[in-house]
Amino acid sequence: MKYDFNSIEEKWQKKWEETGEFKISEDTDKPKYYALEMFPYPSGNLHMGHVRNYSIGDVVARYKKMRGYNVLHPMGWDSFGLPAENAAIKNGTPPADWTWSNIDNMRNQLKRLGFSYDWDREVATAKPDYYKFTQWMFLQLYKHGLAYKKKSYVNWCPSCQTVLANEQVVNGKCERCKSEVGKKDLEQWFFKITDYAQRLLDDIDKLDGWPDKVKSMQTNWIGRSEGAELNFKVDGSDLTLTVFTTRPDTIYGTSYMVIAPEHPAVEELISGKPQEAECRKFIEKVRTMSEITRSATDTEKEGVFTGTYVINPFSGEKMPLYLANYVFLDYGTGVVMGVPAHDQRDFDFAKKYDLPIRIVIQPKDKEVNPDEMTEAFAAEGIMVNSGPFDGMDNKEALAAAISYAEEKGIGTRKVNFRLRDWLISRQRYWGAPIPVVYCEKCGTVEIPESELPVMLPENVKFTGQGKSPLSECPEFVNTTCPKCGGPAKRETDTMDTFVCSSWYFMRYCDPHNTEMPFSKEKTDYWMNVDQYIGGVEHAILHLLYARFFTKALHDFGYISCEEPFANLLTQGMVLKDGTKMSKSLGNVVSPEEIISKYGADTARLFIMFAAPPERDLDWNDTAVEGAYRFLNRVWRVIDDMHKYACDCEIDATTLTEDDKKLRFAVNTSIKKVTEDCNRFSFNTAISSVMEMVNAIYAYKESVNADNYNGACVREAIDSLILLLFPFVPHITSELWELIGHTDSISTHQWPEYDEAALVVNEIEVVVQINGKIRDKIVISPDLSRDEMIDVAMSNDRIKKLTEGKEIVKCIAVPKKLINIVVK
RNA sequence: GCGCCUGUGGCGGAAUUGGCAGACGCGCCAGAUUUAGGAUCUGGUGUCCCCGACGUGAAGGUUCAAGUCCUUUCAGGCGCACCA
Repeated sequence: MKYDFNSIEEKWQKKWEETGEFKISEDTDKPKYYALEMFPYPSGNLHMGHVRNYSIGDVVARYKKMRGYNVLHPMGWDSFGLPAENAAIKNGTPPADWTWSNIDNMRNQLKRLGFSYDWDREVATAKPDYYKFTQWMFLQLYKHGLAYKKKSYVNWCPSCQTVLANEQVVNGKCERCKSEVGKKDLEQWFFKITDYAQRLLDDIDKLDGWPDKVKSMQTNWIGRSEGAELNFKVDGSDLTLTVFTTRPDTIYGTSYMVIAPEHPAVEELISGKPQEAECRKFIEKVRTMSEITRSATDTEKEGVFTGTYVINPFSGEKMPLYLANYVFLDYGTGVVMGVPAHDQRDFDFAKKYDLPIRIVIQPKDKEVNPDEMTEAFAAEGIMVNSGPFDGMDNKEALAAAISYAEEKGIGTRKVNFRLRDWLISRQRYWGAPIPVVYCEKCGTVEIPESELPVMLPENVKFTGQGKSPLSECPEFVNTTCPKCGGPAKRETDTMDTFVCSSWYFMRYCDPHNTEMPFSKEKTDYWMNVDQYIGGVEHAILHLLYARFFTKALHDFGYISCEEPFANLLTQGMVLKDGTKMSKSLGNVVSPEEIISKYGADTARLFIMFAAPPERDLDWNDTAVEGAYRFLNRVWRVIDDMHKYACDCEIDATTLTEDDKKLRFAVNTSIKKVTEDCNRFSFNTAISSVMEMVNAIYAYKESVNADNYNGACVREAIDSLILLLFPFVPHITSELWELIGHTDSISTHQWPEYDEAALVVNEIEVVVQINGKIRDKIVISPDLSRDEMIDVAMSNDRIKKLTEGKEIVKCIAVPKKLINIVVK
């Protein structure tokens, strides 16, 4: 019989669907395991990256199930987003129709790959029964003061007439139309993620199962820095300017101050000054400078004197205040103290504008002189020219300066974060509407939970011009105030799709709940996610937002866990010829093509075998053939041998050398595959199964069929099928049935290895002289160190090589080697 | 500039705790089978000056022993970045 993957895969996929093989519910008799892969955006077709992501997840889920876990393994659709609207503008297809048909298509493709999802738990973020609760999430955050509206500079694409998320701005240009993105001042909704900055940072330490790379990326993104805010009085004015600095120890080295040109105090500071015209010209210049050029490190530092002086609160000294392009309003306070001697940027600026360079820290081993400096001295040293701090170590002075400032009321200790609040407003149609109205009498009023969802209207037009389709839909906009019943207008912005994806993993626990997003009982059983798998491109945004949501929902009392994902695996990319697969390069390998040529099992096997999951995988057509060849090899050997299998017990006393060899290979593989699956080393797990198959072939080659040990054959072929099942479920299900089993393989127990089969009475160990291999000897594995050395020393070759030399020492490692050190 | 990751045969990769470098697969070579090709099975396959020496990006070091630990350095990738 030939391996006919087409009919086999069709047969089993149908069967799994009919019998509800993957339906799962809470079961307190078993330990739970929540295996989750990042849900896809329904773009229309699966690509190889999806196949890899979901193959890894499916192996994990199926393996854990065989190990006795109650496994939750769901799938869904991150189905709101801009591409659906773009398709509507281009082809006139309503975003909903486009989305649902893409989902149908991709769901079929996933089924064609045989993934073990509980499809009864499928979620789609664009469905009213889901986005109802996305809106509910907004209301909870709003009620707890974590959602607010404020005016803000946002990315604005002038040709698309919409705001863009940061992630939609690629190198300062709109990802869709490639026009330069500007800034616009707009009223926008924000989530106050900054309230959680410290906890999000602290708890990174608890994420033992996360890659260091992702943890360090999140740490950098949150960007905590410790320092102080110091208040500087403006000379001849009531104004006070506050600076944030991480180096209050260098306060006496300050020789000038810089304020961001867009700082609100600038107007008052420059008006009426002789330098006013020059300042205005400079402000205009900075304003028209693109974001990219302005924030580039190599952009030359430029500034202009404001005509104003500020007073150093420590020394009382008067210092000039400059406007400069290297200070930004959105970090710290937008005002910086210039310490040229100890900060490179300030050094460059001071050199250009001929400002004094004053050294206040001297290195311990040499003397620095301001006239000879070619760069700032930013390292540690001893304080000089610093009033009360002279002679202190600068670290000591840093703490002393803060205490001094707090005592005198001229400053405070301050922790600053790089993390900004999360802008969630989008002037787009295909998203979850923000559930608030604006009433003339009551102001901003939230929609009561009982009235959710705020439905997206369907009778809207997509022109790609003008405002968002929602704001041009009067039936949607005009409503009544839930508080006073008077006329009100709906918020026409929708939520960032990252809001939808910040809680979907909780919805899977209780997907049909109509009252609440999920019950505490269900999330208490399933959460947190034991293994999360997805691309590293989500390392910051999605994973940080999901962590924030989990903490907020925990604080509101809706969920018990504080971290959503216990373990995270970031799988590598699928490459072709060393580069990313892309349409423009024409190097895309379509999953459908591979499946129709070799079947889903081959596609899955190749992907799992070709590289470790976290590393990039270079697609190789001939290696895919190799995977296909291997499955055929497995098929043939089982088809040939299963008739010799017998259900009797293995009788250790009657085993031949060949039987023992076979059993050794089989049990070694069981042990190795188990260990490898536990540490997600799937490529080596498969290679171990390959070795096992080679051993079965060797047995077949050297033993006459009449002399096969039926019990050993049974052990070998059963184990082989079971070990391969998580990787290639179709062929193994078919083989399992073919060899006469009637139970379902997917709930069958994972094989256990027999310790007795791994016992050997002879092993080969290496004999080294001065660390170089000189011979190999066969000994009993039980020999002690001394006995091993005795055997080695009596070896002829070793005797000859050590003759006449002084033996310094002998090291023996049981079961491994002997090293004789000679002089 | 700061942080993180990766460098091993012709190729993908293995070596989990410092203990035989190159498992397994691809490719290649040979044999068997076959009219032939394909498929299949078996064997071989790091390099060289081939009974020996060399060999894990490079250079040092620790150790009886280093792909693995330490120091310096080079190359590639990713993230953040005039962050005060």
